[in-house]
Amino acid sequence: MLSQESHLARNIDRHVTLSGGDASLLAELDAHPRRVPRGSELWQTQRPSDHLYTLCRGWACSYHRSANGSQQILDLFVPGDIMGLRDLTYHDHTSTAVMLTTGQVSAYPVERVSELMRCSRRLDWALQASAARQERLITQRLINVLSHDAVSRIAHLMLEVQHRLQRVDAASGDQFYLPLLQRQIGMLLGMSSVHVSRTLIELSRRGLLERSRRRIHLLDVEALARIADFTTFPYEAGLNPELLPEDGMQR
Amino acid sequence: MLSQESHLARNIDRHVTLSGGDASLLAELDAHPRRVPRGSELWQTQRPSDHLYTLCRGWACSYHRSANGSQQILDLFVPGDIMGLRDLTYHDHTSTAVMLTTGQVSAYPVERVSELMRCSRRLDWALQASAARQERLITQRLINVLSHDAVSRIAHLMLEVQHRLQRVDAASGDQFYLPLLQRQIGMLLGMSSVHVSRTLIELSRRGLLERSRRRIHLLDVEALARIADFTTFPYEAGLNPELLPEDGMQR
DNA sequence: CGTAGATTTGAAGCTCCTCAACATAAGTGG
DNA sequence: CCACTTATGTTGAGGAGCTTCAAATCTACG
Repeated sequence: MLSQESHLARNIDRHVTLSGGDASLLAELDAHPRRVPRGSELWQTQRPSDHLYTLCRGWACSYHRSANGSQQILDLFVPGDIMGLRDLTYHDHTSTAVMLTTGQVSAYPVERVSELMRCSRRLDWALQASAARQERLITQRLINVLSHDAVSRIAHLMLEVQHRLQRVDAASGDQFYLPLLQRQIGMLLGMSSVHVSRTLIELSRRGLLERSRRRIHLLDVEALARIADFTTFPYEAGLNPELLPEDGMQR
Repeated sequence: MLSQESHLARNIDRHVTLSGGDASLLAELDAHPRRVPRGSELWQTQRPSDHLYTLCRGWACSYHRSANGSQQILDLFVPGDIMGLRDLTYHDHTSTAVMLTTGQVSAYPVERVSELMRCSRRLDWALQASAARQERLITQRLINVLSHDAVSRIAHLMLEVQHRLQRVDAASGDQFYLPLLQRQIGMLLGMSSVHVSRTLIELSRRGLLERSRRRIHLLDVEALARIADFTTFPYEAGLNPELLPEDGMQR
């Protein structure tokens, strides 16, 4: 497990240093991934949230469907992400999750999550930290949507994605694969797919990014960061040492 | 403490039934509130998040300041709310919090919060539930902002506020006091204060709400809920029984 | 009572949306 | 492998919604 480190482990590692025992408990979480095809749903609104998922390969997202039929994407999941944390605290899901590409997912029943958290305080803490990080992502997107126009919103999204992919070594420098349709980018940022298209072209025209097929190449990260006000990376920040359980302490 | 129940206790009660011991531990959290004038800051960006706060009286909010000087309000706090939970997981704050009215706040050092959580699993759980509820609020606002126009956004905000105030018995029916300036409503919903003004007038014209001074009177909650797609109240939903610690269990 | 702050109103302009047609890419079965 | 089909992206035109600026009220408060 240490030799061939999973994306999940690499993700958690950024938050909390785990003991060997914790690491092997954690390894359980994505020990038995199964292949899930593009478009298949991981969970659905109003169904009980009885599993925690880890995404080993591929992309997924969670979304909300309004009464009028419009949809808004809430979370974007990349390899190494834990999925379903937001809803786990509650009895029912309030979102639906779907695979954006074919990928590998492992599902973990909530009872065993509960057990896991009882066994290891540090692992409990790691899950909380992961949840907190996802909340910061959402908060950042709210800030982005509240304050920026179309060009800045898209610039911000691209930088966020690059940053998250680099974290699990899934982006090669300034280039990465982005399986999102323009309609889906619109659902993330609250704009029409037509305007997403125009804005992407505008960004190309300005020499800020290039795209061929689904590959994105950020040509001028500096300028993009300026436009998008992407100076801080709050979800990468240090955890509160006061709340961190001592090393090796078990419940 | 049981006879004269605090707003905080009433808030937590909705999530978790606490034992007598837990309740008195909880009572500590807002035992010694101090008076804080309107406009005073509770915490600031990039400062260590070393306290948890409870709002006993008055209104507050947290906001983000962009590089270009624009501001976005992230959380709106009403009496009974716990403040600073979002940032507590991390070492530093990423938002600034300020009193919207003069009020009463009690601050609780993070070391003692940590102690509290170690002492009582149910209280730990209650705090997590409270954090999860605040995350759902933010997520709902993101959905609101992503999908709705000005009229719906404001309708949604009014319903959210009414709902949260009713929860702590601070709203009398369809009427409540709303200390937000129109500029601040704009900062919450991503619109200019001029347009907030026009939209509020439009809502009055349609007979959906009335306002005199800072008092809001919702005239047609049904219609507002339809406009705002405010059918579900996800932050009021039931907690996951699988994760709920058994009664009386201590660490 | 006067002043600073908040709200309202008007006008002009810009961003973004909608609708629709077209172009290109991706997927499918012969 | 190609024609067919379907999905996705691009382009244009017109219009709705919102912003900005500025001036005119209104309100709060020392």
